[in-house]
Amino acid sequence: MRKGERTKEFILEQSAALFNKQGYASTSLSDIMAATKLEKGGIYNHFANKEALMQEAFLFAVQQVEARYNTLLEERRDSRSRLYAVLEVFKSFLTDPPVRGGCPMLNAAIEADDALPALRPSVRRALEGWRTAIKGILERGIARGELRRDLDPESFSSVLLASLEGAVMLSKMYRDPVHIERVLRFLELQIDGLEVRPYLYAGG
Amino acid sequence: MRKGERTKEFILEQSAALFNKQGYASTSLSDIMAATKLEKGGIYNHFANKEALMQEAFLFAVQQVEARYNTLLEERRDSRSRLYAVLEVFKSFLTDPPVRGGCPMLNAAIEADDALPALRPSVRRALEGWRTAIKGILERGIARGELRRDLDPESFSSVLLASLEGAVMLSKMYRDPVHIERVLRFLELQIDGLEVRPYLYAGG
DNA sequence: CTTAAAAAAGACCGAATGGTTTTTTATAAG
DNA sequence: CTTATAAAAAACCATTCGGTCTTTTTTAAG
Repeated sequence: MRKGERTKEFILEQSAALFNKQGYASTSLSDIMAATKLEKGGIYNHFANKEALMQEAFLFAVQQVEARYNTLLEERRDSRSRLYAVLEVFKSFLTDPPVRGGCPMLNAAIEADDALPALRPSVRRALEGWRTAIKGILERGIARGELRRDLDPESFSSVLLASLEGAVMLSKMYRDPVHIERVLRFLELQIDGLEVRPYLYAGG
Repeated sequence: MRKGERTKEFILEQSAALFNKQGYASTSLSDIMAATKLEKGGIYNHFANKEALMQEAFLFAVQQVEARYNTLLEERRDSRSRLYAVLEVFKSFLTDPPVRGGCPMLNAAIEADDALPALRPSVRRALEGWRTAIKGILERGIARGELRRDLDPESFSSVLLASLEGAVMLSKMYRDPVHIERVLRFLELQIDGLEVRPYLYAGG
């Protein structure tokens, strides 16, 4: 009984990486068989079908990202350093990804909206979770007097999430971290609230 | 001879929309056959194989987006309204898309980086084209004295492109234009350079 | 109207797909 | 050590995939 649970976890681990790298539709059972070194029977013993495996693998991936975030969040109490933790999570998608293949939510979001409608609710829930978390940091920051009152958490959380996801995409495509670094620097300045002009580089 | 060119264009038109909606790998020849109401022979008469069709369809999609941009650009001479034209193009991916299925570059970028390596160079070229265009607007704006000198075109072009692409993704997933509207409003304020504080809502 | 060439249809192919079922092997409790 | 059960393997299935090739139909020039 225990052996089964271990291999199930292993299958999720391997397939989550494959799905995130190659895409869900493009990843075949043969791919997963090769990665896990299991035969088809060994996989279908734990999952009803490919869709169930996709669902669980996506949730597994999201879980890994959240774990990373929670680790980074430790001992960070003031709003700004908490926001920095969010930035670091997204940067880590390129430098030291919790799951290979970039941001699981971004990847799944692109594929899910038309090709994999079954995955859409999960992806949406995951994205909303992140936005809500960011919004919460902003709200509490305002309540604590750490952040400006004229800041709108609802809007700024959208801006933060959007630019981070977009930056991950750019740096991934260019295979050059400079783009996410630029966006991170920009967002840091925004968060700091030190930089008041539209956009300044090199803290000029 | 002329008939063939027309149907080829028609195939590109239909398949570009399919690829953009469902993804390149997930769109089968049967899908394209159904959409074009052509048999396999009628399609392969114009394209060597599926990969060639994908390549040409992607370029076709990018071309449609650029055409939209050029139309919006007409009679816009000052830097700010030119930047607004860029914003409008990305907003149009949701409201009145040049090609169904969202931003062709974003969609292809996610899929191309691991699953479709053959498409990567084209996607990269298309993205770089947009970033270069934005950078050019910024540089000329500075040269003309319309934009601040302490603005860094290299960085801000990355920021603009990233946040726009991310916003398209968010609004597409949520099926709610509010996210891209928030990002657009934010970017407008950044571009205007009227808003000096980190982030203000409702022009407060 | 004829006819050569272009365009499209349609039959065909091997390989790979997701999925099912049966059989074998490994596990762990008694 | 035995044995019921869980786990994995392996054979099997229908379907779909991209692709090829041959045949038919359409086009447009003479």
